Amino acid sequence: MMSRELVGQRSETVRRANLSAIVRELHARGPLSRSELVARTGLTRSAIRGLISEFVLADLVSEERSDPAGAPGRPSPLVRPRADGAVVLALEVSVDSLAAALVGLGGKTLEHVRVERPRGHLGTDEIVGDLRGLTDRLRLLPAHRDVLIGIGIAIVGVVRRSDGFVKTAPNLGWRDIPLGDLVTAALDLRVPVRIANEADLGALVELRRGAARGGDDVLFVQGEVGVGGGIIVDGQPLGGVAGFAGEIGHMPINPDGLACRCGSVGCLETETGEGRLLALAGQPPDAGRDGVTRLLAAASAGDPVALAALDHVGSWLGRGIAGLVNMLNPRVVILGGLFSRIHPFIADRIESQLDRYALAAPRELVRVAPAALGVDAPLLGAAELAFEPFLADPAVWLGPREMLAAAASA
Amino acid sequence: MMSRELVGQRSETVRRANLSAIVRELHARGPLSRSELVARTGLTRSAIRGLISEFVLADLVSEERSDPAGAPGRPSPLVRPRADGAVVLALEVSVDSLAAALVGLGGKTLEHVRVERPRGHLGTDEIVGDLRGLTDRLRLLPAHRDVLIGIGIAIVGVVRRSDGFVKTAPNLGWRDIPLGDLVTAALDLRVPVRIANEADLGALVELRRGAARGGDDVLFVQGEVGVGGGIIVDGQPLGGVAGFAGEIGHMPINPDGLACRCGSVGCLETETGEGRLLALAGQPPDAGRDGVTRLLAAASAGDPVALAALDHVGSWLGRGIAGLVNMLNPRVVILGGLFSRIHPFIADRIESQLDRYALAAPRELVRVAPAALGVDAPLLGAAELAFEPFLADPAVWLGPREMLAAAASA
DNA sequence: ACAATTTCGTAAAGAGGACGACAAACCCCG
DNA sequence: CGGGGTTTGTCGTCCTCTTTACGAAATTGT
Repeated sequence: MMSRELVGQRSETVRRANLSAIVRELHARGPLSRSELVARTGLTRSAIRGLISEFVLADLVSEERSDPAGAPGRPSPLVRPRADGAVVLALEVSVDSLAAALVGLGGKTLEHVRVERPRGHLGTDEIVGDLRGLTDRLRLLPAHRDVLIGIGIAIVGVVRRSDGFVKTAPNLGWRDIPLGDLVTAALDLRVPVRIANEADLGALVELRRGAARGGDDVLFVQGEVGVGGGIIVDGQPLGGVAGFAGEIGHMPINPDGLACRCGSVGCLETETGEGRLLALAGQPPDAGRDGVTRLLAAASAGDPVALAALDHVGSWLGRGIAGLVNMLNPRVVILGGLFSRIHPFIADRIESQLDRYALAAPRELVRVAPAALGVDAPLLGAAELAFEPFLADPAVWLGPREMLAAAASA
Repeated sequence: MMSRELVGQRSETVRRANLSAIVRELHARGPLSRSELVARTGLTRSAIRGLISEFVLADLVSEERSDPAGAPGRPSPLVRPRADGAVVLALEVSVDSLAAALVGLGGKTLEHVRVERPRGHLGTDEIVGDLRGLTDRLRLLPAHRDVLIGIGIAIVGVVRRSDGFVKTAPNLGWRDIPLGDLVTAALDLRVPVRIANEADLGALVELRRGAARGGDDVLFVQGEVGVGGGIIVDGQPLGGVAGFAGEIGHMPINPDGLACRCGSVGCLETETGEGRLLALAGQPPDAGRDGVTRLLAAASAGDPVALAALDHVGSWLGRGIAGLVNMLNPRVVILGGLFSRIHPFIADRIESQLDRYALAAPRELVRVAPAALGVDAPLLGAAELAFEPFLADPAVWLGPREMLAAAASA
């Protein structure tokens, strides 16, 4: 708004882009030999050498002799991203739990804590305090503190991407909360904080390290109390004009459906959310995670009521996904959260609904799979989110340390 | 599949990117002074000078003394994209008509022909022959032929983006047609051919030159016999894994709805397509464009049946758009084709449906507007599509002419 | 065990391209 | 008509990758 994006490039831009390409490959794929990096980037050996040596100097990667595994010729040293060379703090505010993790470059989880939390509305002070408590329980060594490059937060709610402003979080009873600022103040860690919706982050990490690995177009459908979605197009998360995109739970799908808490009627969420599933199975809608566990046990035992409830959810979910497949033409649809748990019972139903309601062309190309990273997907996605600025321009972190503070304030 | 994308950059990449940035600005905004280009790109005067002079040498732009209009200081020469320096051939295969145009750099339409065509299924030979006839009717001067850099085609159907393969075109009765190859063979113009869906191209041109100008996130909703959609995210058309994305017409929206020709039930198209509108107004569903004209006349005269029919379409369309707004968080929704014609009668209805069914956060940010470029939007979008490779890497066209042939075959 | 082959790392020279500083050109204003 | 301000043109400098040549380290063959 205030200033048009400057698109001009200079020699330095090239270096930055190449550094970024290298560290992205290492972060995503793990250790690679120098010659593999040459092949992957298309740069020459000389160029790779110079760029790698800069990372080595900054203690971000280490080089070691690779296993001389049968191949002729001089072996290429293995370049390994150092998990203790750059770390991020990942936080998650979910429906049933809070979590924190320390994740190193390359994606290794160094520390991990998750605690249950009671459902229902909680004040921001309380949540932020709990997050601080969780963070304190991580063994945050001074060495880690020195190389902390960012904080990522996954939250059940609608988040403005630019500044981490939480527009609404119905499960928490929040509206218009500047969560980024609150967390920054509470944690006293002078690094950038980035916040996004749980489903968006689930999509991100499933793309990078999970069931959608290697693909570029992913739809992540997260079921909890609500139903959320994360959309990735050409490898980039779809944010929309303010980062609100992905709210597939409130796609109108059944005009004769029930009233939704969003004010609308017959949303996908009212037909497929946890509350509806439990109610159809004859349980109280707020029976929560344990209720679902009981329902799954009943279904496994062949209980017709439970199976019918699952079938209802699978049918409507399949129908909703069919519309999304027509619209977005994804390579893979990933079911997370609740939908991941009930996947064995609804998989066939979803496939048959796709056959029926989706157009042939996109339908042939799409695959439906449960989340590979389970409940931690959003948390790990928050870590990826926090790494993103570093991966996009590692040059900032290679220079003198003062630049980090400058980047934090920007 | 066969080769991983090579991400390494070199000095030459910088030049290419900068040339691209300059020609993009000129194509999108028209003539700009050199100093404006300096401001827009962030490059230095020296760099701009060198890059511009290359374009001048290739006759792609001309420099002229600018009007000394009040500003102090030495006047900056005006850099004008030359409409006769690079041209594209745009073709359109629509429901009711065929069209061809010759469009020059900067977006100026040099030649333009549109002919009605009878609805119904037509063989590919016939359509391709007609396109050739239309092209012949354009005054394609030898000078134009020499600077022709591409052909773009807009078609009512589902198109694989990579190679212009038409998967299905229900209005034409086509399945699996290699239209790109057919047109290349028929026209004997040795330039690349790119093909896309009408709505996608409508979205593209409305973004660049129409009602969505300046925005980055656009949803184009095209109504004809069918209902199509074009989605633009962060300035880039959303294609999905094979370019099939955008088929919003077959989003399931009413489980109690009518059977759709796609095999599904209760698609958005069955509630809002031209056939349904006409049927509700008591006309034969195939009354076509003229039928709509009569309907609009009746509605203007206050005919309650016509108004009710429009209200039905507006209601369902608004409901469908609400879901899309939740999901995509666009800045602007543009109504094209049929929906553009009936916009005055359904605008209020759509707004009220958005208030009711869309989430507050994205709803506040979105604006609904009729297409500014009318029926020619897809045709002009096809021109933009054809320009795209040139805009992305103009360096290819600055070198010796042989490179063009190489690019065509690649 | 030793040479041939293959693959890789290192270093110096070369090339592409933008930046920066200077002087000249040009316009407005008083 | 002259001063101030802005822009252009030119040339030298800097940055970064590529090219080329050579030495090092491993496998294969005899």
